[in-house]
Amino acid sequence: MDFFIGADFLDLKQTLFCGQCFRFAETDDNIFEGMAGGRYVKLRQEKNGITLLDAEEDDVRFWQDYFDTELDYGGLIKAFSEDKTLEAACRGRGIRVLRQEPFETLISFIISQNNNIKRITGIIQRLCENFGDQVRGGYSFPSAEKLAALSPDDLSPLRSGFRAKYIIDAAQKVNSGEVDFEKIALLPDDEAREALKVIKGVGDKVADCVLLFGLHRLSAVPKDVWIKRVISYYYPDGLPACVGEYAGIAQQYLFDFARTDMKKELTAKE
DNA sequence: ACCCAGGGTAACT
DNA sequence: AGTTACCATGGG
Repeated sequence: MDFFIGADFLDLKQTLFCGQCFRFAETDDNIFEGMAGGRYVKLRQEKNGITLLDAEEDDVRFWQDYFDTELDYGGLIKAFSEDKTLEAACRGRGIRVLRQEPFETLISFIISQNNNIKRITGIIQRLCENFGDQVRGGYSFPSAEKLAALSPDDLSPLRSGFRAKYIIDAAQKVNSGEVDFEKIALLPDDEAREALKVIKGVGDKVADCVLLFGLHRLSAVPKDVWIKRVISYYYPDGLPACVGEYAGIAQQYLFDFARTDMKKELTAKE
């Protein structure tokens, strides 16, 4: 069966390929296939939402949640647009901050360090093929328990380089409970960030990615090279007040804006 | 051959 | 507290 999910400001291509998740592919015009939460999905972009193709009834709630359909992005974009730069960044864009699994997000952004989106996607694909479970449509993301039993050498098929030891350390600390996402979710931003940084290879930026993309902490702003460029160029005194509690969402629009529309300007002489 | 990629660590001032 | 070489790998 097909199921329609209504949602404004949801552009699948932008949302799935803007560097917040790494497990989707465009397999035909306006058709996207991918995995999240151990589930395979095939999606079609619609005018005011998306259609789940050949799906089950109980998939609907999962994907509604995944695409954060409860949150009023139109209202947010309207508020952001009080600022001229953000108005330009939001124009024509429909990026939603997905509700991803914390562990998958943690490992994915450990892999992201000093790396590019294309290769990140490949490493994660090999991670799932080698250590995840085969399900309809692909492979699930491996559990912390599964990865915690491995050594960095066991990850050599991934060709993840120096990050292999970080992946294992993260899996072991999550598996042992030393890093507990449910507890971290209750902490204020700075304490939550520090709690994640006990993992080798996790610094401020990766921690903020876990908070924003994995725990839906919309106030978290990962400071990658592009956002640093945007801030120094447009906002030397910080993001404008109109972002409110949603600086993380504004950040995601600015990130895509910087990379796709402002690359020349922002990388000129730095 | 060189530079960069959704950074972090360790070893320096 | 603030800088800097180095970290594996692959693509431009």
